[in-house]
This record gives sequence, structure tokens and C-alpha cells, in this order.
Amino acid sequence: MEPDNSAMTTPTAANFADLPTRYDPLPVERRWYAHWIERGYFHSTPEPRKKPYTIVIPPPNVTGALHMGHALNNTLQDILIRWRRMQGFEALWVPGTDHAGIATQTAVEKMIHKEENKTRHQLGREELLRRIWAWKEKYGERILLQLRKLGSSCDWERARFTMDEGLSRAVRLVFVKLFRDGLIYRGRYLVNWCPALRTALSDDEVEYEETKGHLWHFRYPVAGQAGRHVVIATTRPETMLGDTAVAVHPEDPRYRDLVGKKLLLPLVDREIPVVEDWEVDLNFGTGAVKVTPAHDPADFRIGERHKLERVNILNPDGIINENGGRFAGMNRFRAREAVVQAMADAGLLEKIEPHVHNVGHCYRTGDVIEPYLSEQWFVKMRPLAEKAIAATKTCRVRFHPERYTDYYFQWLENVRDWCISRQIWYGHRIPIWYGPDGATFAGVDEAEAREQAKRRYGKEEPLAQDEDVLDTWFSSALWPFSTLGWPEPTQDLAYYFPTSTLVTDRGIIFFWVARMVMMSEFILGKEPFSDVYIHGTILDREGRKMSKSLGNGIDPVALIDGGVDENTGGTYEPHGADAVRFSLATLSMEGQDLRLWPERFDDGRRFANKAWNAGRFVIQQLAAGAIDDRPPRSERLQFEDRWILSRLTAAVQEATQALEGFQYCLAAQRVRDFVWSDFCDWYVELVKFRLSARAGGGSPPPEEDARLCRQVLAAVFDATLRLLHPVCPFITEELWHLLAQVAPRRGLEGRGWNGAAAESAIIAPWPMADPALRLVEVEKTFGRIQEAIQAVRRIRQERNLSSKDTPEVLLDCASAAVAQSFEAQQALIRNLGAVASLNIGAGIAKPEGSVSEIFSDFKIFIPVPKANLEKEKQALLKRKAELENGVKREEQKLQNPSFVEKAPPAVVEAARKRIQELLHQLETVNKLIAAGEKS
RNA sequence: GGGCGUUUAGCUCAGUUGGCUAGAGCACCAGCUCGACAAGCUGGGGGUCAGUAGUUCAAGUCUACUAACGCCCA
Repeated sequence: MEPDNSAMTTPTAANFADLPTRYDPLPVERRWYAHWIERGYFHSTPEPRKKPYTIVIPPPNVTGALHMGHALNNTLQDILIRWRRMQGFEALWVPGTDHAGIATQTAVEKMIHKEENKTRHQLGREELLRRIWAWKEKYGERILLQLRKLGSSCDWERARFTMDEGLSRAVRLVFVKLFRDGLIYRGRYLVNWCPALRTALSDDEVEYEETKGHLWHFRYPVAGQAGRHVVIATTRPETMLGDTAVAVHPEDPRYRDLVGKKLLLPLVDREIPVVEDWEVDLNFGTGAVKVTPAHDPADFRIGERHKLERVNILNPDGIINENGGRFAGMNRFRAREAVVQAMADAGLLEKIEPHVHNVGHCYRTGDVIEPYLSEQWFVKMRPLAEKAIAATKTCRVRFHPERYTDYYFQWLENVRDWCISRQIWYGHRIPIWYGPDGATFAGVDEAEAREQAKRRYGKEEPLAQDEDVLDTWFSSALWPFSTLGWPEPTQDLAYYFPTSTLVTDRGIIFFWVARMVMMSEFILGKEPFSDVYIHGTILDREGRKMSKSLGNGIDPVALIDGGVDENTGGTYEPHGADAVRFSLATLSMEGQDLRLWPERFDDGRRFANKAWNAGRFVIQQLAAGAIDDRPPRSERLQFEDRWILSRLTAAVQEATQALEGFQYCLAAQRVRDFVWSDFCDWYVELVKFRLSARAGGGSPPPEEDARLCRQVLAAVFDATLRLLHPVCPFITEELWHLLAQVAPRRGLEGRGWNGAAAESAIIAPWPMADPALRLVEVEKTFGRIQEAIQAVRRIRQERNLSSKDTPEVLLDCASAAVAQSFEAQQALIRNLGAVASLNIGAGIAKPEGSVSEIFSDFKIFIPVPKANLEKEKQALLKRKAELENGVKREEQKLQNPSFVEKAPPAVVEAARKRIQELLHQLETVNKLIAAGEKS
């Protein structure tokens, strides 16, 4: 990202008036990101005097482009890391990418096939790898650049790639350690095979989909008993070519006499035995099952128990091999049809039933997965899973939301061994070498393997390295410590590990999170992170997952920059990263999926503009007049100053608490409410009157109060920017620097006043809540004032008074104390209510021809020239009915003896108070109605 | 088949350990170009809290069952 030097200069005092009324995010974002990088704010080094706070990024695929899921994921991480950095932690966010072996190799292979019409086998291993690396150099960093666009404050100097030398060495070391501890073994088993990729996959890489298929019933003749046959049912007819038995349940009377007899397998003309096995389901199909040990997991087990032959009928590419006889050379789908046809022709097809079953598909290619017999490497999972379970049971790893703990346990408790070898070329080659006699030597490098071989053979013998590479998730599992330098005993590792919080999607809890915990526990004896935050999945308007194939994914970059979204075809206004981040943050309730469409990002854009304009107001006011170089004395603060400081304190407390509780959404919403409602709608509106001559009848405001007011404005806005920074880093940084020009020294007494503000918002301290500033009584009084002002506005509108009419307002208070609180702040009501005269007291009578509203502590009367008496009466009657309802409800409660007896006294007392109050209001309403009728 | 989640205003969602008359944003209606902001301001209307049964003095909130939708596992 190039620094835009022309825009580097922030406006000077001479042109604050020229700040645009519409916030233009793009130049601002470009400028400040470059500035942060230049100043090295994202870079972290171990600092023993500070506590570390570390996040490792879920490494995106190098082949990938930023999608909305990434945008959410990284927005949340950046909120966390910026917040902790401001709190004074030594915050480190490690970025990087994952080599995504299968995805990357497939993408490059496809490209080569398209451009040169060549397969990887024609190119050869080395050439293909050369091409992949070249491709990675050219396009691989795209997603990291996109993360910068989002504002991510990653320590780019520490960016890692799973195929880096250091990380690759870590992979080999872990493999060797697991191997020597007997946790890695090689064997010929049934694995999930993707014929399209011609590689094995792990269980987790298979996605099951309910599919409408058929149950074909075939007749297998009994050998030597002409005319007799056994009917078997199958969902995969082509596999019969590999059948080596038929199994029945030991207690199935239907087939008892056939056990031990032979059947003649049709089409293949092989004699196969009838065996009995407890695993057979009596109720499925006919109760007799064909057994294909080489192509079905259950059959494999039956085959083991009965020492059946395993006949493999498939080539790695899914074509029937020579064992398929006349079907050899057909692909498996054609072979299925051909087998069924042949059986029908032979009169051995009994019937075809519709049948719904689950079919496994490759998570990368979508191809139908075949259980396939092959030689593979496996990790023994049970011992590792136990460590991972223990880490969570002892609360060293906590999930948020908590329910994912069970989800994680469930997988760990039922986990099967992990097939880690892949028959592709791009990835970490398995660090196993074979001797001439087939002996295996595990080594971190070839030299180590050679040494062992020499010991065994007594001399140098040629060794051949295993052709396969490791599952990409094997290297991802090491990410939290391999990125920090393991296996070297680095300072980084000692300082930053275990990391703090992992932020990810539930889709990879098994693939990645569980495996990281297992590997960290196994290698370092420590959990990789203390907290795992699982955010929701991004859905479209209809609730479908956003995906490339559906074309319903909103491109975050297009949304930030504006322009055409290639995924959806939509055209967007430029929103800016802050707006996108803000929208994502406020919309993502803890762990809940979120439905998104372009218009939902308008809220963020509008908010950014609101914040911008609030900033313009503050800055212009501060540019117009000086502020003191010392903090204002707190006893000089006006009522509304105390109020906004109290509200600010509440916002700081609640936002901080929300962040601590992993409730980013509530934190962002809380800040938004403070900025928009408390600060803009009320405080700024009030302050206008103190700062300009148009208030108070045109006489200029006292300069002393205006200075103080500007100072409070500066202090509150300063804290607001800090509060907002983690969610909207760019606009807050821009405003921070503008504010610094007009108020380099700002703040309040007793709140760490030392004059100068931090040089940059990104490193400014997170606001501290000073409980002494939280004034509940002030907020209560202010609440009454708000009620009064809103009532005046309402009446004005309902009675169609012009905005130029300044009514006469009477406030009849329930007590002298309430009257006094209004009296002291009557200017606020006059100003915001646009009131001509204000008469406050306890026991004021309702003037004739006036309208009224009743509140708990006071009543408001406004004489209206042409008061519609009927309308007023209707309003009062409506109010009366409401009050009577309320009274009835409370009375019912209190008349219930068990309520009085069993409910907490405070609740009963509250009900009594409330009924008093309602009755009091009711009395008032009745009087007003009676008075209305007299006049 | 098992597990988890969701169901509250037209839409998207809040609603803490049960306790005042269930909230927000958007949308809608009406009025405002008021010296930060029309990407705005002011005011307003709008809900049988999916259903049924229970526990309780009291249920949107707890329990059981039912229904619909979604996700995961087998």
C-alpha cells in the first residue's frame, strides 16, 4: 500500500470550515494505514513489563480472496487486538496464509490445463511445484493486501506461510516425534478416496449429502442347487464385481441352512461363501448382504473377521480395473448402469426400490467419495484427543459461546484415526525414507534418515523418500507455536505463547481448533490459546450460506471501495472499511448466524458520517475559541456537562464489560448509542446555545462558560474517539489528529490530566471509567427534562403548531424538590423545547384552553389558541383507561395473598408504590376531565 | 436416527439470575432545509413473544411435548 503523501497533511486551522459535510473514507483510510505501518504501531516485540495479548490469525488459503466471512472474522480480531493494545497490553496479531495443498494445486493444474492443455503428469513433479510457487509469488499475497484494506492491525513483519522453511521444519519435527512415540503408523486400509483428485482424504474432508438413490435387489444363485438363489439388496451395484462373500445374521432363520454354502457370484463367475456376522442388520433389505471388503467400511470389518479376500475393482481415477472383467475400463457411474443391465439380462434382477441414503462428496471437488483400499499414513488420535479433552475440562481452553464445548467434545470422543497422507505433490513431503528392503526411516531431513539407515545396514544404501505429502491441516495444527518460532526456543515463544484468543467459524472446530489443541498439548504440554470465540456464519437474505457457487457472496472489497461486485453483479457506493466493520460488528450477535445484503451496510456508512459531522462540530467550535491550558474545575461544570460525563462513564463501563465478555456486538451498539443519542442528539444540541449568541435572547454567552464548555466538548469527544477506535479505526484516527490541532491539551481534572493527548488514536489509552463521574441523580433529573422537552415537541406537532410558535409552558410538579430541579435547569427546556415562557411550580392549575400530558413527577400544560377541546378530552379519556388498567393489574397482584407472602418484599413494595402513583395520576386525570367539562 | 441452534413489530435482531406498560435499527406515516450532519432533525403508528400443557405469587424468560426452518454428526 503506497503512502499518499499529497493527502498526508491534515487540514490546518485556516480551513476547518472547509471540512466536507460528507465523510469521504477512501483517502482517509489509505493515508492512515500507511501512517500506522510507517510508525510501526502494529509491530510487537516482547516487553517484560507489559502483559502480552496474542492472536494468531486463522490463516486464509493463499489461493483465496477476501469474502464476507473473512471480513467478519478479521474485524472481530482487529477489534480485540486494538482494544487490548489501547489497554496497555503488548498486543500481537500474527498474520499469514495456509498453503491449502489440494486447493492450490488444483487451481494451478486447472490453469495449466486451460492454457497449455497439459496434465501434471506431463509436467512432472518438479515442474508443477515450480509453477505453483511462481503462481503463489504472483497472486498469493492478494488476500493479505485485502486484509490491510479492512484495517487489520497485524504485525506484518511476522507474516508466516505454512510452507515457510521454519514452519516446514516444525512439521517434519512433529511428524518424527509422533512417529517415534508410536502415534503415527502406516497401513493398508479403506480410506475416503476422491477419484477426481486421486488422493485420500480425512474423514472430515467428506461431506455427506442425502441423496435419492435406489435399492437394487439381485439374485445370487446357490452353487450346486439349481434354481435356488439368495436375494441381496445394494445401493452400489457396481461393487458386486468385488464381492467375496454374502453375510447373514447368525440368528436369521431364513438363511440358517445356507451358512457355509457357496454362492455363484454372477457376471464374475466367482464362488463366494455365505458367512454369518453379527454386524448384519436383519431388517435391512433382505437380511442378506453382499460383502465387498475392498469397497465398504462395514464389509471391510466383516472381511477381517472372516479372512475374506479383498478384491479391488477400481483404479485410482474411478475407472473399473481388470478385476471387473468385461466392465473394466468403464467409469464407476457407467459401470453401475451396465451391471444392472447385465443382471437384468441374466434374469437376476429381482426388483428396484427407491431409496434415500447419504452419499459422501469431496469437500473440494464435490466428486463422489469412494471407500478405497490403499496404503496410507495415519495419526493415532485417541491419546491426543484425551489431552485435548483434558485441556478443556480443566478450563484452560474455554469456548464462547459455551455450547461449542460439547460440540468439540463430541468430536474428540468419537474421533477416528486421521489419514494424513495425500497423493498430491504440493505440500510438506512426508519425512519418511525407505531402504532397499522396505525398512522405514523417519528423519527431520534426509541426512538424519541416512544416519539411521547406515546404522541398520552398516553402510550407505540408496534411500527413497515417500512420495506423498501431508494433509494441509497437519501444518495448520502447529500454527500457534510454529509461527512463534518453534522448535527454536525463541523469546517470542516464551513471551507470547500460549496465545490469548482464537477467533474463528464453527466450520473448522474439528479441522483446526481441536487439532491445534492436540498438537500444542502434545508438543509443548500447554494449550495453544485460552479462549476460542466462535462467530456466526454469514448468510444471504434468504438465509443461505454465502458461497462462490451460489454467486450470493457480497465482496467486502467492492463494498469498501465502491464499484461493481463481480460475485453478485451489484454496484455499490464506496462505504469505507469503518462502515463495513461497524456494520459487521453491530450485526453479529454472539455466535448467531447473520443475514446480510448490501443495504444492511448503510447503517455503518450513516454512522461514520454521523461521527464525522459530530467531529466537525466539535473541531469547528474548538477552532473558534481557545480553551484553558488547565483542566476545568469540576465544581464549575454545568448540569449538562455532568450529565454527559455520567453518560460517557456508563458507556465506557458497559462497552468495556461487553468486550471482556466477548460481546462485540453489544460493545459496538453501546458506543453507537452514546455517540448518536446522548452526545449528538442531546449534548451537542444543548451546547450550541452556550456557544453561540443566538441563544438566550441574543446576548453573547459568557466567555468563561464557553471556554469551559469547549473544554468538556474536547474531553468527551476525545474519550469517544478512543472508545470507537477499535471498531472504526480510520475515522477516529483522522478526527484524533484534527482534534489535536485545535485542542492539543484536553481532558478532565482527576482523570490523568497531563496535558498532551497521545500522538495517535491507535496507541491512545482505552478510556477508564471514573465512578465519581457517574451521577445517577443527575441522569434522573435530566431524564425528566428530556420527557418535558419531548412532550412540548409532541404537543406542538399534534396540535399543528408552526415551528415558529413558541408556546407558553406550565410545569406542575409533584413536589417542591422536583420543581426546584426543573427551575435550576429551565434554560435547557426553553432552548430545546423552543418555549416562550416557562412557569414552574408545585400546584399550578391547568389553564383554560390548554392541552396536557401527565408524567410520574409532573404534569405539563400548554395553552393552545384554538385548543380542540374534544380532542383533548379524548386524549384524557384514553389516558384514564390506561391508568385504570394499570391500577387493576396491580390491585390484582396485591389482592393475591400468596403474592404478598411469597414475592420478595422489594417487589411487593414496588407494586404498592406503583399503585399509589397510578392512583395519583388517575386523580389528576379525573380532575382535568372534570375541569374540561365545566369550561 | 442422535445432537445443537432459531422462531419476539413489515424486515433484521436485542431482551442477563423469572419481577413496572416487551426494546433497537431499517422500513412506514406526519412535520421540519433549525449555522455539525437530508447519509440529517423532530414526532408518531405498529407485537396473542411459533403452538400446547405444566412449574410458579409471577413466564418472552424455566420444564415437557408439538410444529417449522437451519447447522453438525452417524
